Amino acid sequence: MKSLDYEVKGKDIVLIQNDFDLDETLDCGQAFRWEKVCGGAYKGYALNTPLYITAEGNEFTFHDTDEQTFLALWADYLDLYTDYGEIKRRLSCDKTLAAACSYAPGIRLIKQDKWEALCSFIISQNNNIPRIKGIISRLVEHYGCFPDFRTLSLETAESLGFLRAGFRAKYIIDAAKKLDTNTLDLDEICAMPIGKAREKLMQINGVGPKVAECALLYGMYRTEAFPVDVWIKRVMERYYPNGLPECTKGIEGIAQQYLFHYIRNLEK
DNA sequence: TTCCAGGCGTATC
DNA sequence: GATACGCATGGA
Repeated sequence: MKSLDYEVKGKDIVLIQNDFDLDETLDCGQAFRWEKVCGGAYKGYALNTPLYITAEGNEFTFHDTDEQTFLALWADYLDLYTDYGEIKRRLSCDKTLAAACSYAPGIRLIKQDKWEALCSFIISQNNNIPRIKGIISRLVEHYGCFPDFRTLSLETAESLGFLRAGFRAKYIIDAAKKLDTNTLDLDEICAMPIGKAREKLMQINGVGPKVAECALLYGMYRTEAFPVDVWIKRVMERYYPNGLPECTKGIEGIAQQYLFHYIRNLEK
């Protein structure tokens, strides 16, 4: 576990941090509630806690927060206690991954709230990133916060019409209901062996292998989870027809982050 | 206009 | 178990 190099400056926290880039981490399709504002800064939320963050080189300012919130919430959310330099050195044994890591060396895995991640990736299916962001922004605007599953379990596909989420609305409701009735429990799923956890998540209507994998990786920090979407499918066909290299073992999900960003921008 | 997007459920074989 | 198709919506 890495110690952090930071200091409190009035109402701000100033952090010196390597292997971290705001665009690469907050705008790479893993979290959908961060908005780029002027000067390369970002505004966003971890569940219902807001943050305004600015950067100059490797110096990051967490505005208008306190040390307790920074250490307990933001440092964990941005996975700052993990050494991504070490992770990149390990992944760089493989040629393609070495290229992907140096293409976007400031990617970090965001450790999101379990429910927020599950809900977000249900919405993500057969959808594009700008539109996913739009649906989630209408969701939080409507409720004034990210609604908990109890709140959404009281809705219907029709009453969620304002989301314009299409066929996904009924899936959100099924997830909310299964959690609200305690048919499923995300804390329990989080503690399960990954096979069992996948199986449980896929009991939700609208949650298949890809969404389950995303819920595990982004919401439960299961770094061995490996979501395969259309982009990663292309990566696998082109570079890894015989499967992932050995150096990814246990951190397949983090490798996937670098590869996803790499292939998407390569083809633009 | 048509195609596609961080897929999944269902029908059919 | 594999494969084909429909699904809501909106940007390119």
